[in-house]
Amino acid sequence: MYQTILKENGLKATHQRLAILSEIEKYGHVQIETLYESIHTLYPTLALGTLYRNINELKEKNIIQEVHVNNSKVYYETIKEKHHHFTCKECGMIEDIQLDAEPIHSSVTLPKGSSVDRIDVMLYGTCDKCASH
Amino acid sequence: MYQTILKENGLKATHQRLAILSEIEKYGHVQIETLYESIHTLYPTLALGTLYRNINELKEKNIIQEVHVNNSKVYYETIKEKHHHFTCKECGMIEDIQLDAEPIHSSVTLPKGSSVDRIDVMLYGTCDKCASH
DNA sequence: ATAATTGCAAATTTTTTGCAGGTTC
DNA sequence: GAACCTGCAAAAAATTTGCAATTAT
Repeated sequence: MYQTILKENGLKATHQRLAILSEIEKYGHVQIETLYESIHTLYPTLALGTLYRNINELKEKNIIQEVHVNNSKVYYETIKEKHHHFTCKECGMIEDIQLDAEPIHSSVTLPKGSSVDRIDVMLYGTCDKCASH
Repeated sequence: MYQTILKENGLKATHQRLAILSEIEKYGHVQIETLYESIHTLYPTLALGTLYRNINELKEKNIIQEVHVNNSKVYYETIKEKHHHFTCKECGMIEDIQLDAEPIHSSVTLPKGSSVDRIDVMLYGTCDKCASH
């Protein structure tokens, strides 16, 4: 329930914020432009400035996060259970992937003294649809 | 030799391009602003527009690539042997890491019909210096 | 010689900000 | 009612573009 999450983070549960979060959720992974167009249909008065301000706040509070694919495209997703990503080089589709990164954690050699507490894996390839085009 | 790499990709080996590449190489991972300031000292006439145009061309030709860390910072690096990255959450330092992603490749379950041909791993943690601050 | 590239300036796009009025708790 | 948020408009920052002059091959 986003209402709760927002309050827990000291943010007021405004219509705009709830709309932003539920749209991001709906898309799964979405770029800011698409997000703006989409929310604008629901809330024609939503200002782009408000969207940017909220995206930044929600990032700071770790309610959403960025996903970067392929040299420069930035998507947003809500933060949920830990997962990784698969993206199709043809169509750009992004999908959440469940995988165990522990083998990497335990086998990697780091500079002495450093420690790792999070691993993000990005898989690039071709999706079903594009493979069979 | 960048002279050769550029020509192989149908690009002329201008002073500007060679300077851009050797500066990126020097830094390892660098943001466009730092890169501009740094090259500008060597070539005071280098136009920012030229830098952007070249960054884009070099990306298209796969001579350089972007590295994204921590919600929104973009760095550039030259493309060399396959590697992964470690970044320190405290100081933002980025380091190339050698690791074997094959265990992931062979254990991950993808949607039927999709295939993976590249895996990028990003490790987040704390570096030596910051750990012992 | 010629085709590509640069610098410069202007245009465009993206993101941030100030503030008065409105909303949430 | 107080603190927080929003919309709007303006400002700032980042990126792209057109073109005449220059440079690489």
